[in-house]
Amino acid sequence: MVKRTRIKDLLQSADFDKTVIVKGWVKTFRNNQFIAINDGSSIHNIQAVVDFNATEESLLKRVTTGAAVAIKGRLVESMGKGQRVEIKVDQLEILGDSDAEKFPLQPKKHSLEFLREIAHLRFRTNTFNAVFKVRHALAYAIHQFFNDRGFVYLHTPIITASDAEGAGEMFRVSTIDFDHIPRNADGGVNYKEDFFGKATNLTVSGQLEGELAAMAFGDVYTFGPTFRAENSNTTRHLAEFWMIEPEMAFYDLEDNMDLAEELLRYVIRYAIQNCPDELEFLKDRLLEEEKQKPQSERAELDLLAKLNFCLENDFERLTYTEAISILKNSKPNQKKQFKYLIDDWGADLQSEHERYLVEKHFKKPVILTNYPADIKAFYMRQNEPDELGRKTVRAMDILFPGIGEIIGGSQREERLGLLEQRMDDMDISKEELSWYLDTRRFGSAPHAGFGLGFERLVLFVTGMTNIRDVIPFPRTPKNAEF
RNA sequence: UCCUGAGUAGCUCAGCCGGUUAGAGCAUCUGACUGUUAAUCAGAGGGUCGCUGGUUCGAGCCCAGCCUCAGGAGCCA
Repeated sequence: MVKRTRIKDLLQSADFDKTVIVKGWVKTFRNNQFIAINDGSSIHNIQAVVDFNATEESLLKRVTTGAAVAIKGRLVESMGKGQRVEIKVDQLEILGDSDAEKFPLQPKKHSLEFLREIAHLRFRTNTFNAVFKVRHALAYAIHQFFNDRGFVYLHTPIITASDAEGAGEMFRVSTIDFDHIPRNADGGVNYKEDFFGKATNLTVSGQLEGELAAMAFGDVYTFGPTFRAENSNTTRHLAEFWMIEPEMAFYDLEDNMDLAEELLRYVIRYAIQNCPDELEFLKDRLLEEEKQKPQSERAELDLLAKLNFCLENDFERLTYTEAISILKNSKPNQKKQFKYLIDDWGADLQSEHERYLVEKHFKKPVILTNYPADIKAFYMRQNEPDELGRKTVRAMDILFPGIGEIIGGSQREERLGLLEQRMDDMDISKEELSWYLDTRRFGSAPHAGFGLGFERLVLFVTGMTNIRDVIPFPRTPKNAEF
């Protein structure tokens, strides 16, 4: 009895004249005799050669793009030029027909926009085969990285009652019947009637829970879905995305940056080593795409060169204050080419400024630290005011070319009094976050952590340009198909 | 949410100054060929021009509103 062999293994095999079985989907059927078959194990197809004189014509007619087939035959050296091995077909079976007039994927180029509309079928294209293989490799590498370093993988809740995280608009979770909303005496919604007896939402971050666990395990990380109900329509935002959030006791900001940089290098290296065919394909795809653009807008490095560059060069670390001074003296600022001109310390950096620093000035990933306290979250550790009395916090953002912010993190404020003061200033309820403050009440310790946007990482490594193309089923405003 | 652009055949697009029966390439189908590599050659079928309303003798084209998509901005990861 012959068992099915994966195409990936057959393509490397030299077991000529051996009888094999392949099962997969037809990519093209050329010349009435050459079937290109893909089974997902490799980005490459295997060619099966049919003797059309000895095969029922009605059967050959069913060999259409997208059809699932099972083929039994002999592995032989190919007589043609395009491939090393191929299969001489002895038996051809159609497992599942695919009406060529209706199947949307044709043996031709499709736009990414069109493929997004048929996300249930786009897995079958080379591009998405490669993208989601790389996505898998990156996810695996992340777990391996943390596991090797003794981190505990922590599952933080997806449904949360706290809305004080301040990370963005939240999706409400409720079983209330919208046609019969229970009301309070004052006319508001009576959430006591709701499933959890209080208002609940989908999480925007597992960080606060992560901190609780870090105060026991030392080093933990989360890796799960996160939800933001922002009406963001960009190539970098999703309403549902995956985030990695490590949290480490006894780490300061330097340790935090070191870990983040090490993590990024580790997973990029893992992808290069484990997805060579996929990255090669994606590199070529990107070169092809960039041909549409004027020379001046094309990337200086191809995809693989860019990834290797990240492995070989330290990220540029500088403070917000230093960044402001670079930007202030930059050409686009002096020539008033920025939409938002830099004149004073304290303003948040716009994406045009971040892009200038990363893509024009340093030409490498940049870590910005010590942002003004006013523009950052309440839990970030406060620095001593500088000589000018300016208040900063120990925040760090890692900025990548083409992506912008890929990581945001900080050393956390472990001093109870200062933390409470800041919550009061920012009007954040201490009662609601009393459980969080307990970490500072009982054995508080310096600690730090960061959040890595998984899809942004996949964007960077695959060279794709729209975040909707690196998650299988993107959720964005006005779109929750499939 | 704001700014800009787009929506015409299954896909990618063209369609002149508003004028008769709406075009191409690819895909599909039919036939030919048979060691092809997005095969090739010949032929055929395929359209609610995003939706609604308006202007006009006449609208794919002009105007208004809406919907959707894309790029950029904001927000962020």
